[in-house]
Amino acid sequence: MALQIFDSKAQALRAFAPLEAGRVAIYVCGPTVQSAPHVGHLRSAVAFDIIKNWLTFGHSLSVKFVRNVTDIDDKILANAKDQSRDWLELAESVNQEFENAYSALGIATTAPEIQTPKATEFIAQMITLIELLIQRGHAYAATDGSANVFFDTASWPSYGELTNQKIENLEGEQDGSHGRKSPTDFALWKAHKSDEPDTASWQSPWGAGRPGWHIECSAMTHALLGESFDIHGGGLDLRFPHHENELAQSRAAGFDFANFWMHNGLVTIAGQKMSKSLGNGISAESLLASASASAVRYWLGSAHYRSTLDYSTTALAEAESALNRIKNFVRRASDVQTANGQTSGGVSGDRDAAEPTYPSAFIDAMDADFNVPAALAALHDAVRAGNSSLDAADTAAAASAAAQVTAMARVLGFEGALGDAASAGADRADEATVAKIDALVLARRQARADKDFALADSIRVELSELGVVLEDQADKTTWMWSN
RNA sequence: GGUGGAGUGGCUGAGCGGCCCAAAGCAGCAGCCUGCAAAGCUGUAAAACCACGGGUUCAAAUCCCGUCUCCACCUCCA
Repeated sequence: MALQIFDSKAQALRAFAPLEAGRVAIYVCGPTVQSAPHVGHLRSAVAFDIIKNWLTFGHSLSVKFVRNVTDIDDKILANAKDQSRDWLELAESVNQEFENAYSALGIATTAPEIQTPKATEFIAQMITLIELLIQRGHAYAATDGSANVFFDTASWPSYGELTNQKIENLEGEQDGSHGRKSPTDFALWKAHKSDEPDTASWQSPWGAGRPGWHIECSAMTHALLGESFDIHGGGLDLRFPHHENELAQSRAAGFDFANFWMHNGLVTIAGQKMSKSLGNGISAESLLASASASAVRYWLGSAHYRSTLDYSTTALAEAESALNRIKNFVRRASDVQTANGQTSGGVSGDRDAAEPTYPSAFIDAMDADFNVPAALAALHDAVRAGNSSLDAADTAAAASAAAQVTAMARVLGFEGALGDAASAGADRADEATVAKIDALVLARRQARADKDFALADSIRVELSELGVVLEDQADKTTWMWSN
């Protein structure tokens, strides 16, 4: 089955074919680094990370992935002013928080195929693009003599094509014209304001100022991916006006622009969108403090990327339990292999081994517009089958199931958690503690052999207080950390 | 007012004309395992009249019409 992707411009599923055979170029709108990352940012980043993984691993495409960082914007300047900080320093520090959150979740930010350009690095390209738009009759310098430059929506008949809006139904900018000809015209270049720092101002043919929000993406896609590229992604809330305006600008400049548009659904809390005004936002920091990173990743994938995802502590706990089931299987399979004298690396994915095979149900699910919940079902099916194989002492079948599970987990991005599980408890504590635990486990084993169950139970309690959980098996006892 | 999305078991959440008397997970139940637990595993077991009312069809959770409820966007937003 071929890969189908829901193109939100066409509002339909379309068969995906790269513009250039074997390669795929993706541009995703990243954050405006104005304040700390929240769960919504993470959802978007994880969704597109999984998409990237499937194109890479599942379709063997060479992926070029760009996720921009908006580091100059009204909010950044306003927040910096409120906090009496330098805006560049604020942007840099918030960006660092984003990168920390991304790396905690296993979202690559530095891999060779990934680029994370900043808006301020592309001012020159934006100016060139604005000049081109003026030349082509789709943009104009402000009518009030300021350095503002606007996109002329009236000059672009297909304006509104992305979100199916008729221009007469749009309200447009109501807070004064600033030299606009029409309320729906949007800023390409914003004149420098006297109360804004000089460092937030660049010279341009129209006077000192800074870029409007939308132009950066048009300029960066052009500079990094060319006049046309395969997929443009971002959060659903960016469809209008941001993506609509990007599309208008880029097309009006003569570029084909994105072949597919993909929008991820928003995260709600108790059914409501999280927002600063409601004060119900969940920061990345508190999210990652409340559950393991891999559980967060599992949870973020537990609803289809286009569906609304509702946050709750129960949902995270469920994700943790579900993930544990997967981890336990991989660990059991690994234990059996190790016991059989095989290399323990065999189960958890030998990189030199042949390309992993995915169950057909997993492939079908991922090819159906990246249906991760259905893909997780396929993964759990493999876990159940693998467990049955272990119970039946069919180690070959179990190893094969474990390899498949690991391969699927790699696509979904929580493969790391499986490795941890396979290596039991080490590296969470110093060697002395581990040695002590091992000694206690052995002592309890001896006590049980001696039928001194009172002693055995007291040792179990002692270990429990150290945060250690025991698992008695027929011929041995293994231990792991209790969470 | 305009544009789009959603309502599926106790919970999360797929499915979007026949393979659906509806996947998977969580919770629960039963069994296995165990000195007892915990953890783990298994399940020919149990649990959903797929918001409501009509209609189309040989066949509807899935298509059409109407109704109700909820959410998002309409120039700050992932």
